Amino acid sequence: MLIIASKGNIAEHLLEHGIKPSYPRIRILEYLVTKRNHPTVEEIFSNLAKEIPTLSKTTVYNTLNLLTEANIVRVVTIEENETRYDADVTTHGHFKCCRCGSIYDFGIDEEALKSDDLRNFRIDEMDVYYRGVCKKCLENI
Amino acid sequence: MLIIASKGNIAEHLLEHGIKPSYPRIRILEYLVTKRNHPTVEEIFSNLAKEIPTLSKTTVYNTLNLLTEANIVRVVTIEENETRYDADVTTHGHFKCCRCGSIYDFGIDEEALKSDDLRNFRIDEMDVYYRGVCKKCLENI
DNA sequence: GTATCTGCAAAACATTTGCAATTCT
DNA sequence: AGAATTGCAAATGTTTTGCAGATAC
Repeated sequence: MLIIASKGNIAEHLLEHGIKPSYPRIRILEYLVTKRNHPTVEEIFSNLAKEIPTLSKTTVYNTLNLLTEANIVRVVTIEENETRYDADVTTHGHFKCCRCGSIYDFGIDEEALKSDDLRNFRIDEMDVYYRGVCKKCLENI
Repeated sequence: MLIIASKGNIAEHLLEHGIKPSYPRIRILEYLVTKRNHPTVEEIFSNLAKEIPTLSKTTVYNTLNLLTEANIVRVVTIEENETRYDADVTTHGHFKCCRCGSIYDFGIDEEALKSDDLRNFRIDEMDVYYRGVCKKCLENI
C-alpha cells in the first residue's frame, strides 16, 4: 500500500531519488500513483495532454525511463506490443483478463517462487504474468 | 523433456496440429527443437538463411505466429525489444543473466504460484521471468 | 487448376535520438 | 548566463500487411 497522495509528496518522492520535480514529471508520476490501472504511454499522454496542452510524448517517454531507472515505477510487459507502467514497486504479480482487458495485481510468495534450479543464482527482478479470465467475466457468461 | 528428434517427427508434429509441413516450417520448428536457447527471429533467420538462401524473414514471422497459435511453441518476452521463442511448452520459468545474456529454464511449482488473490479466476497462461546473475558469472568475478 | 505458401516491398507502430527552443535558478 | 528540460521532427527497429509469383495436391 502506498501512502503518496498529494503533489507535495510526489515532488518529495522525486527529490528523494535525485530527480528534479519539474511540472511534467510531477504530473506523470501523480497519474501513475493515482490511477493504478497500469497505463500505457498512450494512455498517460492522451489523458494528461487534455490538461497540459504543451506536453509531448517524448517527455512522457523520457520521464518514464527516468522513473524506471530510479526504481520509482516498474515496467509491466504483460502485452507484447506495448509497455505498461506501475507505481507499485513492491513484489507482486500481474494477471490480465483476456475478456475484459483488466490487469489485476496479486500477491506472490517470493520464497515459494525460488526454484531449486536457480540455487546459487542471484535474482534481482521477478516478473510474474498470468493470463486468463477474471472472476467477474466468468460470472457474466 | 521433449522426444522429438528426427525431421519425420517434426513433420508429424506439425500435421498433428493441422499445419502443413512445408520445408521452411519443418526447418524452423526443427531449429527451435534442436537449439534450445530461446532464439530471436533474427537468430533463426540468419542461421537458416545460410542453408536456405531463398528464406525470407516474413516466412519466419509467419511460421512462428502459426506455431504459437497452434501451441507448438511458446513466446518468451523476457526482453522488451525483441521476442524469443521456445519449443518447450510445458510450464516452466525463464531466468536471464544480465551479465552473460544466457536464458535458463527453471522448474516452477504451479500450485505454489496460485495466489489466493486469484481465487475463482481462470488462469490459462503463466509467464515467469526472473533477471539477475547466473551461477557461472557469479563464480567468474 | 485451385488453394495454399512464400517473399519482396511497403506500411505500421512503439520507442529513441538529434537538436533547437524553452525554462529554471 | 549556464545547465537542465522540453518538444518537434526524423530515425530506428521490430513486426505486419498487400500482393504477385511460386509451389503443392
